[in-house]
Amino acid sequence: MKTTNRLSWKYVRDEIHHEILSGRYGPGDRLPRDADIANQLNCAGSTVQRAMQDLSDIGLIERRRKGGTRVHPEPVTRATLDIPITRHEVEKKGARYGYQLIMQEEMPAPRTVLAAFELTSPVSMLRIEALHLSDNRPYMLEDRWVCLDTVPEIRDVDLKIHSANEWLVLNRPYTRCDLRFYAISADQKMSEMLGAKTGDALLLIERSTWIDDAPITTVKTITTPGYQLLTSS
Amino acid sequence: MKTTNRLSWKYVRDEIHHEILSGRYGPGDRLPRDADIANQLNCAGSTVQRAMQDLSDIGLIERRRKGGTRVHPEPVTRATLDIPITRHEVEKKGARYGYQLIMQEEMPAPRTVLAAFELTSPVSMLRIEALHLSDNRPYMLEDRWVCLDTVPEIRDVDLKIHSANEWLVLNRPYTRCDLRFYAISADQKMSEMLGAKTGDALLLIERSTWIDDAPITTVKTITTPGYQLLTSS
DNA sequence: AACGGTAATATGTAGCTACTTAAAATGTCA
DNA sequence: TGACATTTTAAGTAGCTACATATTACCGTT
Repeated sequence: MKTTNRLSWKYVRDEIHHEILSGRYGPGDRLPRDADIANQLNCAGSTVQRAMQDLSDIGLIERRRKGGTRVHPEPVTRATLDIPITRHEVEKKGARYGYQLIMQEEMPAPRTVLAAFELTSPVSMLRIEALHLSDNRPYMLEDRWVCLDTVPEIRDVDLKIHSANEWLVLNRPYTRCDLRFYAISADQKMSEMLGAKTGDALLLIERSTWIDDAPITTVKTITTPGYQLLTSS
Repeated sequence: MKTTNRLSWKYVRDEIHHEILSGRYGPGDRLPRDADIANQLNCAGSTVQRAMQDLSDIGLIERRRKGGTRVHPEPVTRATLDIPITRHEVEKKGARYGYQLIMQEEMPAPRTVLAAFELTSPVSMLRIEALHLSDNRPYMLEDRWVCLDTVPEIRDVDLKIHSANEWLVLNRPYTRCDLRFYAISADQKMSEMLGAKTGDALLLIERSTWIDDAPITTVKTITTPGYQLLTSS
């Protein structure tokens, strides 16, 4: 009387993963065909397929039609980052969220902004500066450009009340998002705004979003000293 | 005479994605059951399942048994980062990679390191400082601790020749990896090593890896001024 | 109204088949 | 030998069925 002998694809995945961990297969080595593994583990080919897909997503293996499956020759550390809406981030820490619009002005986009969007011809954009607060203390400084061709409705939003960050994420889902992270020294204006000292090292998150090739917005998020970005889970 | 009328799961995924993009379903809204969508689009339920799974992985929707599918109420920007082996990173830029061991010493792990591994009892670790070079110029400073209980073989590796970064990634696959990113101001020692000015803002990448709850290594990667970390594709 | 057990239900998983597609291997001809 | 067409192969996709599992919803009892 056999109980469920079915193997979950996660089990199969971990089995193969362990084979790689154990050194049985090293970087660049070719793994057996799906069918053979299925046979050996006595499970369906589709189960192996699912397991392999997952390992491939993680970046551990490479799969090519006809070429078979092999351990990734140049292992990478692949991580997933979740960047929430700033208000949610603050509230999750149990603090009270606050928001201040600093300035808002319609003007032609400077070259650096056009470059971020891979554009060549000049376009008119809405420039927004705003400060996010946590328990009345500065938390993040936001330096944003919104493409008015793509998002003309932003003109009708009262940005003194609604943060552009939140309005855009809720109302303008994107199909492409580029992120970059780097460090800068706080200049005098930043340090005043953020309550930091001039020269403090700040983590900066730059994010540009598109919807089907049409630029939506690009933001420089300037964090307060000591801010850390963590991988999810 | 109909050609292939089969819908790919990616098509179905994009179809649903567009429904959300269009505002037809907003954050928190419930989507129709898989079966209904399958019916409406005239495809198999398994195709819808695959499409939905993908949207769920992206973080766009939430799925619960019996509860159904709904648009994620707190949208997040989910991004994937690939952190390659430093040598590969340098060589991909067309530069010549170099490596210098600065120091290597066996010693009890300090409290900060134990904390990174969520350990309480003291353990002996190998501390390594090394410099990665790109075309003979400093590229990254590496400050690493390796758990000798988990990886005793590291004692037999000649770290003057082989970078611990590369040896570990190739020989010690991990099952868990925590990352954190933040900015620091270069102190005098760092700036000397990296050829930077004291006080320069530097991006720091901290990475800790485990294999099945056993700590492997934790490393602080201190980058040179201007270094940027980008999302993959 | 509160509690607890049961039924209903939507998603999740495994297995099978048939077919498609990309790419490697092989063969053919100049 | 090299260029090009053909075959072969291994992964990828779509569809189906059957069943598992997690929750919600419902109903009856106290």
